[in-house]
Formats: sequence, C-alpha cells, structure tokens
Amino acid sequence: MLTLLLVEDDLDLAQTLVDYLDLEGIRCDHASNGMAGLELMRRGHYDALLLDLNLPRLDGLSVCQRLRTDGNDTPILMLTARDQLEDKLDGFRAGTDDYLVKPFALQELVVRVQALARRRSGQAQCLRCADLEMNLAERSATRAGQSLKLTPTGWRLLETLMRASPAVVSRQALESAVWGEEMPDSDSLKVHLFHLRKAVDAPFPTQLIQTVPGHGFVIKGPDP
Amino acid sequence: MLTLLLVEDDLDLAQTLVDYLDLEGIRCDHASNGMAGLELMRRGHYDALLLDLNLPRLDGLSVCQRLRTDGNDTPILMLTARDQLEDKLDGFRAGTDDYLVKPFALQELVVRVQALARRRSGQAQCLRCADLEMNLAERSATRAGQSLKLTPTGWRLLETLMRASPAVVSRQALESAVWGEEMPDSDSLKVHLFHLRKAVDAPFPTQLIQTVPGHGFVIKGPDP
DNA sequence: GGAGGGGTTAAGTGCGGGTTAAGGGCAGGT
DNA sequence: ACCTGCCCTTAACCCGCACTTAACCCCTCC
Repeated sequence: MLTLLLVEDDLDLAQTLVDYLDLEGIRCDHASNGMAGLELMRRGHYDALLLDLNLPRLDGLSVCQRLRTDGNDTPILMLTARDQLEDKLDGFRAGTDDYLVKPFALQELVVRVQALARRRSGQAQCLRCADLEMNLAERSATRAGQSLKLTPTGWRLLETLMRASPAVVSRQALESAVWGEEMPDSDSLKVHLFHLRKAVDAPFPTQLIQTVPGHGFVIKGPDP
Repeated sequence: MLTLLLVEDDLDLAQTLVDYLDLEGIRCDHASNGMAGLELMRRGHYDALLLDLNLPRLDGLSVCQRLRTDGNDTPILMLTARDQLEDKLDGFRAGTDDYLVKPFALQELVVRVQALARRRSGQAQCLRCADLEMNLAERSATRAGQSLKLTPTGWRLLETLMRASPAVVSRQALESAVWGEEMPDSDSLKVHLFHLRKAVDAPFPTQLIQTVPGHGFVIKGPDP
C-alpha cells in the first residue's frame, strides 16, 4: 500500500485528490502550505510527493530544492497550471521526477505516481551499507548480525545518512533533517553523532561514519 | 555520460533527436523497428530507452511489455502522437516510466530522460576538466584516478574554477565565491591557490590551474 | 632601476570537531 | 503523586588543522 504526501493549497482540489486516491487504495496525507509540507517530509517517510507550485509560505520549487539538498530522494511529481516550457525546465532543474499540467485526468496522475513508486520500491524497506542494515518497517538496525540499540534521534541521524549514502550530508542538511526548522541553540549534533558512533562504530574494527571536515558527514558505501 | 537507445521508425525525426542529444553530451544508439530495438536492449546496457509506439515488426507497447517480463527494468520513456488518456494508461500498464506526446520540445525530452537516468543510477553530479574530476555528492576529487586531499577552502576554489571553465575567473569573483561578503584583510587568495596547486597540479606533468596576469585564473578545458 | 603583481614560505591563532559531564524534562511504573 | 530511568540539551574542555597574516623573493613591465 502506497503512502503519499500531497502539498496543495486549493482545499477543494486536495479533497478531491485524496478521495480519489483512497478509492485506488492509496493513502495520502495533506499539507496546505510549503513549510508544513517540508516539515512533514522531513519527519515521515512517503513513497512519493505530489507538489503544487503556487503555495503560500514557501513555493513548490523551493520545497523541491530544499528536499534535494537535504539528500531526500523521494520521488516528486509536480502538479501545476504552469504549462510553459521554461516552467517545466525549472521544475526538473529543481530536482522533480515528473511534471503534470493542470487540469489533468485523475487516472493519469495515479498511473504516473505508481510508475514512480514502482521504481523506488526496488529499494524496499531495508537500507544497507556494508554490514550495517536498517529495517524501516521493524524499526530495527543490525551491524554484522548484532542488533543495535538506537535512540530516536540517533535513528533519524542514521536513516538520513544511509539514505544519502554514498553522498556526503552537510551539517546543515543533517540538522534540518533531524530538527526541521527549530534547531537547538547549541551544537548538539556533535553530541548525538558521538553517541551514534559509540553505538554503531565503536564495537567494530571499521568506522563507517566518517567526517568530512568543514562540511559534513558520510556513511561509507556500498549500499546497493 | 549517458547512453540511450532510441527506437523510432521516422528516420528524419530520429536523426534530429540523435543530433540534439549529442549536443547535450548524451550518446544515443538507434533502431528503426521493434524487433531490432528489443534485440539491442537484450544485448547491451542502456541508461534509458526512448520508445516510439507506432513501429514496424513489433509495436512499442509490446516491446515494453516484453522487456518487463524479461525482468529488464531500464527506464523507458514513450514518445508518441497518441494523446488520448486511454493510450497513456495503456503505456503505463505496459510498464513505461514516462510518456511524452508528440510534438514535444527537445529540451523537455532531455530533462525528462535525465530525471529518469538520475534516479536509476543514482549517479552523482560530476564536474570534469581533462583528467580532473569532482564528485559533488561524495565530495571527492580525483586526478588521473588518484584521489586528491583538499581543504574546505581549496574545494570551494576548485569548484568555482571548474564550474566556470573554460572561462577565466577574475580575482574578485573568486574571492567573493569563496568568502562571500566578508573578505579577509590581506591577500590570502594567493596562498590558498598555492596550496591548491600543490594538491592538484604538483604531482602531475600538466598544470591545469593557470594564471591570467592582471585578470584572474582559469582551469583548462575540456569540461563536458 | 623601481614598482607592482604574483609565487613561496613559515608562524600564530582561532575554529571545527571529539569527548565528557551535569542538569532538566518526559514517560512509565509503583 | 512520587520515583526512576532515559534521552535530549547545554556547557566546558582539549586537540589538531586550516586559515590568516606577514615577510621575502622573483619576474615583468613601465
């Protein structure tokens, strides 16, 4: 069963979409402005994002860009009335996967979103890097077969790093992935990273979590 | 560098597409009927398939279906004049990833196919000049296969130079790219450039970073 | 011959990052 | 309602590296 996030400020349209998707057996959360959508994306995990472009508080293109710079690679489908070539190119430059011009047939939306999700589902509910494994569904993590004990924040950190791997995640991206907009005053990221390393790396010979000085952190691949 | 397969029986259109994609730095093989396309797909490896629907010998929908039942999950983009909803739904049911109605803008084709390929290979964005290569996502740089050790400032300098290449970057532009508004009092750019050269150029016979007296600095192309 | 732009080198320092400990809030159990 | 334990925040400390700075040198062009 798919779970989507719809970010759309036209409440009538949003209701129509959510109802129709429900009939097709697709769950769909809803946010009515850009900031709320971004926040939900950072917290939860969705199979795809349906994104309007004309949004209050934070426009769709910015939402898309921010997610991508966070290292979030959830499939994105932009829904918009802007039908000019330049608009489409801007959308793809911002990192969207598909672009559907309003008005559109609901059935086309469904098959397109299914095509996106199908491609992603290959990655399934399990993240892996070397001998480190995370089972999203069971919310359990193991390294070399041994189960790891993670705090909630540690979990979010590790998930963000593993999703991005082998790409580097900047400090800023990590912080916004964990805390969203309201970041703690002091630099508590390093403390959490310290504890995470103690849980994930300390008992083992190879250190998977590595520092990229002046920029951020990586988890070593391979991750197929 | 991407490699695509185009299956299209209109030879004029095919030639136009292949030429345009070449300009964009995308290689593109071509087959003019369904059977030949299927054969090439089974033999070689492509980053994506551009598939016409009206084809002699074996129509596009069948090609798509057969590939999917083969277990081939190469991204497919259907190109066709059929613009009816039912046609699109048939396309997605057959297992395509995207569906573009003729006539279309060449640029839209390019960004869509790039979006598909990006998702499949997760291939990171890369800057390249001669044998020097920068992987933005992994934050790693190599020259002639050897990995380079760069400081944060060195990295920013090199990135700026490579993005601009083969254009010259003025001192001022370099400084503002690295430090933004608050530039250091003294001329520390030259010190950083010295260290950068030691990391990038010193161990190699050809010096990529070159001075343009009185103006700034360049990195030698080619950079596609 | 002098001046200025650029290259080279070395020294001090400040900041980013690792480590540790202490305090507070929240939840679950008694 | 109180206690207990966990987890998150904050702050303080240390270390090492990278950035700044300044000095000197060379070359070229007035």
